Amino acid sequence: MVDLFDTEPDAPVDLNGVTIWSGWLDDAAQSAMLAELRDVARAAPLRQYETPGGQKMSVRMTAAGEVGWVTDKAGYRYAPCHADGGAWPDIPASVLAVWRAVSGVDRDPDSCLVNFYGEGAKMGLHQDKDEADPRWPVVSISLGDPGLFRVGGHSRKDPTKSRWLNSGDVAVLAGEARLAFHGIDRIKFGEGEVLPEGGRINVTLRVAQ
DNA sequence: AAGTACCA
DNA sequence: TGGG
Repeated sequence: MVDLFDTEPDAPVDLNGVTIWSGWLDDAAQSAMLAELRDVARAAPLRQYETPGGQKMSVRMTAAGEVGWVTDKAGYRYAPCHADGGAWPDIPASVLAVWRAVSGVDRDPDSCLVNFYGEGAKMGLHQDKDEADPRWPVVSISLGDPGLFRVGGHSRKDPTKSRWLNSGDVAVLAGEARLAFHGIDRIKFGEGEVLPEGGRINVTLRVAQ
């Protein structure tokens, strides 16, 4: 019999091989994570990077862990220090806990990217392929306003599928989908309830080195 | 090269 | 709004 008041987590959804857990984090877990992410941004301020082609990205980024992803005219890379010259802060415990629960591997990540999407921010279709060994999964956590996530295949021209990611959702890029092209087409600025000022935060965990 | 645009 |  179906229990309409069942409180079990939702079953995961598959989007072109990416596993999406809707509502993985409850309100309390999201608040606790946000508090830790604010500390990360205090230690390593959010900044807008430039693509190798010289165009400014709309998303503001920072990172935690041994290395953080950066880009400028010299290219995409993982760097051991942030723009102010200091080491990146530690990966927050609440974020590590999500990795341990969903990654399916017994090695911890060495990099945690924190991306902030303000009004109008988006991220074009791309592959995460700057890591030394792409066989390790990537785990993505969404907080704040909804974001329209699009996933394709290994070629930029492969067909894509889209789905709205909401605050508390967790996505895992593993196996065949680890190198899938993906991006965020738009956000619903101000629609979320977790960030009072509006905007979307995406946290991604990787084994980069 | 993680950019912008546009279409129905 | 959803798509590509």
